Amino acid sequence: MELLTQGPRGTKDILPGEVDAWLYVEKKIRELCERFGFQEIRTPIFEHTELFQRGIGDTTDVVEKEMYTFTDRGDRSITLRPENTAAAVRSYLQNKLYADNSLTKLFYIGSMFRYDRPQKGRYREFHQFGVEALGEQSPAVDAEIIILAVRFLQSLGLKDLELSINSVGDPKCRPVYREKLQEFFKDKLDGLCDVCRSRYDRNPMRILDCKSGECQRLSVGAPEITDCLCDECNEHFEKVKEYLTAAGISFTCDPRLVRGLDYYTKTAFEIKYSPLGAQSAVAGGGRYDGLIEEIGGNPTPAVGFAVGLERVMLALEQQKLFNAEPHKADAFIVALGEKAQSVGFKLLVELRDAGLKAAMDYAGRSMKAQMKQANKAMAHYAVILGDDEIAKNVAVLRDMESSAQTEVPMEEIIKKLTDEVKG
RNA sequence: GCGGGUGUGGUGAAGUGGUUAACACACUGGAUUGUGGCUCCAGCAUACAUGGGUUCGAUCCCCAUCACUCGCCCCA
Repeated sequence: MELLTQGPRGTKDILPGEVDAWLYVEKKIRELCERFGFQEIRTPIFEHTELFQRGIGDTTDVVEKEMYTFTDRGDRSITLRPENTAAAVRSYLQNKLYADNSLTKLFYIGSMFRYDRPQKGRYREFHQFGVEALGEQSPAVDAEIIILAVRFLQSLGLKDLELSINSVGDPKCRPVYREKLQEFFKDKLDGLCDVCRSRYDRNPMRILDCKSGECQRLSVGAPEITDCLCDECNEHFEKVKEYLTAAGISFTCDPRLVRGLDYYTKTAFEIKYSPLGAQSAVAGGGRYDGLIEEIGGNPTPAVGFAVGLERVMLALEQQKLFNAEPHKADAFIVALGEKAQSVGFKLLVELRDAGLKAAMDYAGRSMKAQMKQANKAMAHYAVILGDDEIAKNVAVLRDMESSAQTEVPMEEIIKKLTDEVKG
């Protein structure tokens, strides 16, 4: 394959036939977010590398091996955003958005970049829709955004979604749990798979959702985070569940649900659509009360989530939930001969100025060929211009559906078509 | 980063160690000289991912590269 005619690995063009579906989804997002009181924010595609190192965590996979980082001409280290939370928080602090309200509710839609191995539902440039609610510690906000995520997916008609929630504790109780877990696995280390042995130090909580049968057997009876939560976290988690239940949202508690980014505290949740295969997590998020302070702001509680839009599109496609309306033309101008071409072109512009969807063929082809074009464009009317018509200063208006045609004086065409189409 | 699969014209898809590499769709033109959607006919001239190798000879065999794809890791 030619370098020049092949896009970079892991990128994907969204082609004209696909854009309609994206616009549809984006429209749903904006409508829903407005209803929930979230305002759109657009942050830069790139940020200082340090922001992500600090915000996401130095030891996470995303920061360790998936970032698109480069040095710019001013010798600064720049990174293409791998997610939008850190950037949204940066903007929140930089622009002092906290000054306007005690609770700031933001949403975004945009490209994110991660240097991963591409596969179904995973690209190096991908799109996320996400929300961030900054400044409030109430579990009601956790519930609010979870409900927003669920409603969004439901509004698209998606079925078979599974919502899992968990609490991952906070800096007070999580280290305690971590130690308990390491204690539990200490003498079972030899039986674990290679991957899990490396997880033991890095992220022992990950051992719990290993797919290896042996690891699963060994992890039976392991302490669960929800049994180790401090009072504050426990109460918070209970409240979130109460709110969700009250709202009629069904969910399952998954004590093994862990989020990969360092900044999460307390609530963690994930929405899965299993038919997607390996990349079935459609949405994920949670609370990150420590992040804003980490980045240099005053301690501020916050919650958010992100939805992978490519995965949503895949699900939409699988469930056949989006059917693009064909683009129909109101009028197709069929011009025969040079004179008719220029008269037709003038008419084309005038029709468009009058607000009609008008098209014509410029190749000077046969009438038959132009009629075929008109048909393909699904034109409501064909406006036929030949030497005879030019001479008489008229055009033939043909209804492509009924095949009825009439001769109309040139000066009446625009009005006539406008009336027919709009009326 | 690791492992498996695949790569034929615009698209889908047959096929073979050696003559003109099927077919379908799409596209273009035509079927009494200015009329579409159905049908019929014709055309699409340098299509076998790229680079090596084995062989008298490879699109079919081997290796590498690239791309796509599935899974692992991780994540949306």
